[in-house]
Amino acid sequence: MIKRLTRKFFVRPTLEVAKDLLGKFLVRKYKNKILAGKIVETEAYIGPQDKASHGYKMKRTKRNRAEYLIGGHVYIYLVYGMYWQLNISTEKRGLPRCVLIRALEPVIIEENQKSKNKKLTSGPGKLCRYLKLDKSFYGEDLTKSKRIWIEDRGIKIKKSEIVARPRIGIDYAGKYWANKKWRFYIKGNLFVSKK
DNA sequence: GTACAGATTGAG
DNA sequence: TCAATCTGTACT
Repeated sequence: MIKRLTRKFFVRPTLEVAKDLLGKFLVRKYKNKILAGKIVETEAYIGPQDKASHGYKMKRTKRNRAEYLIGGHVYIYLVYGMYWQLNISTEKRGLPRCVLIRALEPVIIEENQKSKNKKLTSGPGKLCRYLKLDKSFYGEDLTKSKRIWIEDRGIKIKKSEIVARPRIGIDYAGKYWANKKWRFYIKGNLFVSKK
């Protein structure tokens, strides 16, 4: 059973969406080919109270406006001048909340190639490069787009398989927010980003 | 206008 | 351990 995730899936509490995205498939159509990967690691950013969120205190800039869209839209931006970060907006319009996709497990894959493919998608910057994502996807609607969407292929991740840990690279937000366990990944999965 | 640092990565 | 290199923000 394969079905595309609808608006309803994304318009729910951000922490639930972040956990439920584990085991779903991110699908990208590129030059008539399908690139897909199972989502194995996510992080939740919950503005306006979350100090690590770009929408802290409802801050709005040209770059982060997509974070305020209703759940199911792409919020993609450049960090460190070279890497794209793929986020998906959540909840209702006007709230700066989103889920960062941190790692995928590529679908293609012969078993003996696993170690080689690992470095393709085991990090937020790498998976965007792998899926050929860039600014042209800014604000794309995942429930309607013909070139990127998310599918439920019937895989169910048990609660006992989900690990919750502090988010990565946000020490600037202070101990309180940096220690929140809003990073989720599938226990034991090889493609989860390192650290 | 200038200075600075960030939701990262890979090389040394 | 550090450089690569773009963008928003906080200054001058």
